[in-house]
Amino acid sequence: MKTYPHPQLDDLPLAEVMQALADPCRIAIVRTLLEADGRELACGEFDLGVAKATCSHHFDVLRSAGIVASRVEGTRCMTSLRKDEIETRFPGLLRLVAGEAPARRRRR
Amino acid sequence: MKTYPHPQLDDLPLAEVMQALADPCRIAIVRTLLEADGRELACGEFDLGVAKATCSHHFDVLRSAGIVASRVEGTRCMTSLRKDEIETRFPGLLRLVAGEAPARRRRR
DNA sequence: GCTATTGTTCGACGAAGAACGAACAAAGAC
DNA sequence: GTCTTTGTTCGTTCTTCGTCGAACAATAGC
Repeated sequence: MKTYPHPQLDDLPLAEVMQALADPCRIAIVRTLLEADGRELACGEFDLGVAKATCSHHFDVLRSAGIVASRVEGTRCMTSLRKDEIETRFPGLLRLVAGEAPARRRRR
Repeated sequence: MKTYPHPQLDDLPLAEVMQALADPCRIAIVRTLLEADGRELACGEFDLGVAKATCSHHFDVLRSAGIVASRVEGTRCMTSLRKDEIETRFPGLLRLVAGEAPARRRRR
């Protein structure tokens, strides 16, 4: 059965984590996981509006940056937030992601 | 005399700030400014190991992301951290940048 | 066995980004 | 005035990134 690699957070450079969170799609994933409050979610449960392959890519980036953890369960890929580890290595980071001002006019 | 545009932090999307900090060179700039503790620094005072043009580009990115402010003084460009504003809009962000774990301990 | 479901991997594409040298601009120093 | 200093702008090159469709793999259910 397939497993995913998950890096240790200790050696992880800040720049890589920032890079991982520098995309609206991936921020949305982390927010959804924060709202899930510890529960695992399957990839399909995120409503991202992108193709499957793209979705898979974003989860890969988040995993490589140590932000989420995934495991296979049946035909699904259950993903959870590495909340405590992130809080230890990058205190305040998740609050930052959670706490953005509510949706207002967005420009690009 | 030339001036630089500086965005308001209120409307600034988190992704843009993350993107701006997703580069080792720019993280180094912010760290240097944090150590300068409020003092303005000229571009040339940062030792980044890149060409002038590249340096100018990085400052531009940080300005556009609302992280630093610059003004011209004589032939130099004095840059400072928008510390309080950042702390209000993105609480904890600067601590995150400042607080990365020091260079890895060697173990025998 | 066969089919449906769920993700992954591959290859491609265009857009964005980092880097550089060269030319330029503005102010100081002389 | 000329020269120096400091940084910006332009044009180019190369790399990385986000996106997609198509093909594939693994499991579940029949």
